[in-house]
Amino acid sequence: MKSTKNAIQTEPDTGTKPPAHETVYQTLRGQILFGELAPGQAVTIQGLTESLNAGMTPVREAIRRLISDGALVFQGNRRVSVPLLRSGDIDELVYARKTIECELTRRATLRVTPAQIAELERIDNALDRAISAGDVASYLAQNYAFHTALYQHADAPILTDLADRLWLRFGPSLRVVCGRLGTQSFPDRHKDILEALRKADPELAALAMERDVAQGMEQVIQGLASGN
Amino acid sequence: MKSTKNAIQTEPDTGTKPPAHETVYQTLRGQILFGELAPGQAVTIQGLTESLNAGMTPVREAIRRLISDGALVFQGNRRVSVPLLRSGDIDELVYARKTIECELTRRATLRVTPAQIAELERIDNALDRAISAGDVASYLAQNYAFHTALYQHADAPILTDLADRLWLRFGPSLRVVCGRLGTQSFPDRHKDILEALRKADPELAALAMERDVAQGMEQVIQGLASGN
DNA sequence: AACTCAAGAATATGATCAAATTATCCCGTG
DNA sequence: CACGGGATAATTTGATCATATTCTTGAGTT
Repeated sequence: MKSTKNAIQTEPDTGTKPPAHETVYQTLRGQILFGELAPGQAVTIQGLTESLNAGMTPVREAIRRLISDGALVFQGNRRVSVPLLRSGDIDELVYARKTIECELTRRATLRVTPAQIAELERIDNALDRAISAGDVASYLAQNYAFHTALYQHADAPILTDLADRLWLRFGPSLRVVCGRLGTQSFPDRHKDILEALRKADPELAALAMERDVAQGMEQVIQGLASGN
Repeated sequence: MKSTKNAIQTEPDTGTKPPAHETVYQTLRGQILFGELAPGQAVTIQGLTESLNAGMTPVREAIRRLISDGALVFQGNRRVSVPLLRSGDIDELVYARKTIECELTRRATLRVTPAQIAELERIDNALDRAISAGDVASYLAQNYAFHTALYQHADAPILTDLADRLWLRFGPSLRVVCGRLGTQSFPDRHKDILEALRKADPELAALAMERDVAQGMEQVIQGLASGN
């Protein structure tokens, strides 16, 4: 099985070393997804070469990919920064997430194995512990891991790629919202998804996913409204 | 170090200066969209530096962006090539195109002005002439121009970005299909879209767009089936 | 058939050039 | 005399190029 784009987390037995620009890309991508880079914050090439101990060319290529992903924006002049969401952007994201991620959920429901469902349950349990502990960073990581793992089973690389793009768009803002509101206001809708997976009911799973997406985006809307 | 006192030359004046990597990106993007680069064809950095008369670094950055766009694929080793579609990919593209582009059509219907509708009619007339003349290159360009111009009026940058990505995926294959089947098998569904725009009926426009998308993708399916 | 070596292409580094933002200073005005 | 605005200089940063290094690949040999 070849990794098409993301996911370098392979076993060290392969012996192949990852290229420098790939590691830089993954590192920056994680920092943006987990909100370590705040929206509106400017990113400089030379600053990244020092903080990541990498050369200039790998950093440049990683930034180009992230701009194409929508995770960074080109500020007219030659400056790049993390974008901040507007209310109109959120409307688009809600529609796109519902259509894309619900379809991924339907497809995954038809293909997922009991062992894979058990793995999803493990991730969801870790997510519950993160919520109870109020660990925002762990909550974001486990929530992303749950959705990503589910979509991997859909066997739909193009739709999965689109979903990854959408997560990169609202990831930084989600981090800001969690920093303001904490994790207690995030009830876990994944239990309904897991139940639908066990029943192998695609439409039920898609409906649960739609509620999960709607709820998550509603949190972002309220958080940004209270922030601005 | 030149110590030129009192030398104020603020008129080197070669006009505006677009960055080289941006120019290379747009050029390559057009070549892929219009099918000048065939699916499966290998793309080398050094070949592009000569054919485009550009440096190595701009070419590298442009290729990174196009890989992130899905317009190019990384062949595992260090080779890059134009991807070829599989039947499973087409299923995903059909779903994504219908949901994304129909929503863009709905939004555009609510915002488009009569002058903009007239511009769309002008593009569609050029498309009709291309079909009558059997001009494949012009047909592809005008068809892309029609959809792009319509989506620009939707005022939805994120959804438009997703749609652009999808077009980059099936653009090369569409060129191959047209080369095999010609343009006579492409009846023009844009007339229904334009009529719905004039009526300012979003659902009617979305329905017409869905038929246009379904018809176009069906052509790709049949063309690829006859080719493989 | 397997191994070795050579050629070519991609990756990565550093240096150099150009542009923009920032800071500073001078001049004008209230 | 103090304050503000505008222009200029300086620093910082991005863009590009030339070059060295590494990896893949293919041919040739044992």
